Order: sequence, then C-alpha cells, then structure tokens
Amino acid sequence: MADRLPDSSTLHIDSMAEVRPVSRESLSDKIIEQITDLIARDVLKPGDRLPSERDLCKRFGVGRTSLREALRSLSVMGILDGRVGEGTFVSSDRSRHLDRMLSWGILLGPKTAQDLMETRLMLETRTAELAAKRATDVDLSEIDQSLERLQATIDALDDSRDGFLEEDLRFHLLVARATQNTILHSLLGTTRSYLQEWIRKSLAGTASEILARARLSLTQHQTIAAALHTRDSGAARAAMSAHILSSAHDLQAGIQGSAKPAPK
Amino acid sequence: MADRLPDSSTLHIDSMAEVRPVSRESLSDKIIEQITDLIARDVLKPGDRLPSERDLCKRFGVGRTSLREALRSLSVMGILDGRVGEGTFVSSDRSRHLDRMLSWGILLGPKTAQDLMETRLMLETRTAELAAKRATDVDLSEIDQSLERLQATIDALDDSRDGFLEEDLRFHLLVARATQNTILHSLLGTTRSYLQEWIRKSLAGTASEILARARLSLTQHQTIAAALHTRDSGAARAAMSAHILSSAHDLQAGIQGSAKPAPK
DNA sequence: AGTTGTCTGATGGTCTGACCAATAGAAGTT
DNA sequence: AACTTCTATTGGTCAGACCATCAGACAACT
Repeated sequence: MADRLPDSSTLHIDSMAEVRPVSRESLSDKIIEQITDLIARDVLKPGDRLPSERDLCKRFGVGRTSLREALRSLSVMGILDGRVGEGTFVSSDRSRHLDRMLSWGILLGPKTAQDLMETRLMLETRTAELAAKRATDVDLSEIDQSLERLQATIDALDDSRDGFLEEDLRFHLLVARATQNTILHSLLGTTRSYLQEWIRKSLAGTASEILARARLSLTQHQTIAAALHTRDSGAARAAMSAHILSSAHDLQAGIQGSAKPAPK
Repeated sequence: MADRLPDSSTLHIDSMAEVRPVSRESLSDKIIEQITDLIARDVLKPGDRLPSERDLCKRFGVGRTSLREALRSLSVMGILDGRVGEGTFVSSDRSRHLDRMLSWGILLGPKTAQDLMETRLMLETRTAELAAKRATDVDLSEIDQSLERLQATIDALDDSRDGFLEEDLRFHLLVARATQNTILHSLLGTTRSYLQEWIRKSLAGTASEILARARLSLTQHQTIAAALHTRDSGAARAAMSAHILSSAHDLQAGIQGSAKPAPK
C-alpha cells in the first residue's frame, strides 16, 4: 500500500515520514464532492432538478465526460436519478441509497448459504418481534391478503411451483415493512433474494413432498400473522424462529444430498 | 411514485393494476452488473488487473464512454481502483470499500440514522452472542490488542478525537469477524461506517464530556471482551446490548439538541 | 369540450476520435 | 551496476456528433 513512498534505504533519516501521495483527485471526484456537499447542506433537496448536463459542464468548467461520470456514479448509488428528456433529479427517498450500498456489501464478500441462513434467522426473528409492536392496521390487512394469496397458490400448486416461493417472500417482506424500519426491510429483501435462487435449486422432491412442505409453511405463516394481530412480540419471535429453523432444516437436507462445491 | 399510472377514475375496474414501468437499463448498468457478478463469483479476485479500457470496449461491444461510466462508478464505491499508466484493478481489500462508505454517511437523515442504529443493535447483540461461541484464540488476541489501542487513544485523546472512533469501529468489526460469518461481518462494517460520520457530527460536547464518554465506552468494551474470553454468550449479548443502548442514548440527545431542519 | 395526433426543442444516453499526463519497461549510456 | 532516455500503453479528459425519449404546445378530429 505504501509502495509509492521512496525506498527508505536512500534516506539516512526518515524525513519523508509524513509525505502523502499528492491528491490527484480526478475531476469527477471533485464534482461528486461538490454535489454531495450541496445535498448534505440541504441546498439541493430531494426531488430537486439539477441544471442540464450541458449547462453544468459550463458551470463546472469541465467536459461532458467528466461531468457525466460524476452524475452516473451518484445515480448508481441511488443519490441522483437521471431521466431521459426530463433531467437529473435528486433522489426523493434516500433509503434507496442505503439499499444499494448494503446490497453491494453483501454481494462482494464470499457468502455461503449457511451464513445467509444464519443472518436471515437473526434478522427475521427480531423483525417479527418489532413488527408485532409497530404494525399498523394497513400492514396487518396486507399481511392477511398475502396469506390468502399464499393459500391460493397452494390450491393451484401445479400451475406454478415458483408462485409459492414468490408469495412466501412477499409475506416476509410485508412483515419486515411492518417494523417501519426501511433498512431492515431492504436488508431482508437482499438476503432473501440471494437465498431464493439458491432455495429453488436445492429444494426438490416429489409433488407430495412439496405440497406437504408448502402446507406446513402456510400454517407457520398463519401462526406468525396471528401473533402479530395480538401484538404478542414474544410469540411472533418464537413463531418466526420456528418457521425459519424448520425451513432451514429442510434446506440442510438438500445441502447434504446435493453435490458440494469443491472446497478449494 | 405511481404517478405514471393512469388515473384510476377513468377505469371502472382497475384492470391496469399490474402494469409495471418497463425496465430501461442503461448500458453502463448492464456492464456494472456483469463486472460485479464476476467479482461476486470470485472470477475476478481482489488485486486482479482488468483488461485495458480499450480492450474491454471491444469485448463488451460498447463505446468507451459507457464502459468508463461503469468503471468510474465502481471506482467511486471503492470496488475498483484505476491507476493511470498501470490499469484498473479490483480493490485489494474491502477496507477500500468501507473507507469510501465513510464519506457517504453525511447524506443520512435523522430517520435513516435511527433505523440504522436500530438495525445495528439487532445485529450486534446477536453477533456478540455468536462470537462468544465461535471466537478463535487468534480472534480473542486481536480483540485484546484492539482494546489496548483503544486505551492508548484515550491517553492521548487531545491528539486525535477521531482516533477513538476509528479504533472503536475496529473493535466491533473484530467481534463480528469472530462469528466466522462473513456476511455478518460485512453487514456490520457497512452499517457502522455509515453511522460513523454521522456520529461524529452529532456527538459534540466539552472535552471532559467526551473524555467521560470515551472512558465509559472503554469499560463497556472490556466487559464485552471479558465475556467473550469466558465464552459466556449470554453475558456477551447483555454487555453488547448495554453498550449500544447507552451510546444510542447519547446520540439521541445529540439528535434532539442539534438544529432540526424545517419540518416542511 | 375532450380526445388524439403531430411537431418541436430540450435532455440524458451513446459513440467516435483525439489529445494529455503518468507509468512501466526496454534500450541505451555512464 | 546504476542511471538516463525513449517508447508504447494506460487511464483521464475533451469536443462534437447522433439517437431515443419526454414535456409542452398546437392542430385536427370526434
């Protein structure tokens, strides 16, 4: 990391100890800095429209390339939002920013199914607990509707095996949303969506096995929903924990059975 | 958000309920997707050098503009690292990623910060519990060393008020790493680094107040470390919970005290 | 009056070709 | 062996062009 410092053997005394690689900040970095500063100081408020790119080029005194690289970076992070023909806007909900960043945090590191499952267990048990305390009437009614749709997918399970998994995910997301904590919501969404694909592959079996598993899952969901309705956070936590542990157990069986990726 | 949907009053039955804005992914988005996928699948390992931009252009079949916008976005997030004359490299350490994140904390609003704090409480209590069960001897010794450095920063607290916060962060990360769960580790790192900048702003006070807070924090850290050594997961959880709640309480005061943006 | 089609100007998205400054590595020099 | 010089490559920047898209204005139609 300090390769850029001159070899100390050429210096009898290390008088260069505090030299720092001269800041060779790229132009787009400086632009990013200025724009984020404007947003942080609330000069640019969510929903505001930025001047057009060609206009900003003149103001910053840079080419469109540099200007665009800055804007694109901020867009990718969910801070800005560019729309063709309309302009570039400051993202209205800043949680999108966090949302994406957290996803990348998970995305980058090595991730095993077990770690994912463990993290999910940790998040969801506490989530259920919180949801029981904070769920609004709207949240509860949406959860009930999700439950009905879940039942419907079981009745017509032949049609779409994936339908159940999707509705399952939606149920859990609704519970997460009931916590009124947007970060929990998006965090759960990411971990779950990673698991989803993985689950679909490792969870096989005969039609009757799948049906049994779906029915069990449904009753567990109903138990969770009931606990939310009665605002019993302890019961909600317990029900969610049981639900996840049982599904994790099924998966575990799937893991043992399927070919294990080479452990390097 | 749903402004684009036609006014439902024009429809007696809402048969357009499930129309969805068609996705119009830009080229750089697709490139970003592909590159992150390569990194996630470990095809591109940290330290690896990417082909030159002009080479990548041909492979992706896009112009250099789009290609560069993708690379720049990943660079800004600390995932890639472009060096003139040398090439573009996959950041050798996640630390680059975390370092970069630190600067985005200022964009958080009070509500988001509160959500983050809540999420952190949830993650860290369980993390401490797990760490007590799984920490290796190496983990424990590194935690001890961190504790010593924490003490050192207090002794010379005038020098660097920030040094304490940084070492504080490192302590928590070490605990997270002791869980042997890489997802928890990166998740905690991300949430913490986001809060960091925000904490620094909201946490003010006289020198003696800061010192007192730092000392309290240190003893709490010592309690946590002790619980880890004795493998007492319950005690670790309790200690961590107490630590975070107390620091959250301080922050809460900071939030209330600071100038509140006009509530519209 | 209300709906539909069309034109226009502005905007973000993309491409091309060019030039610059920094770098590594080879070649030449001492 | 150590130093200097040259050269090809690389990321960084720029200007100009074209495209698809969108909002708004206006005309045409029902």
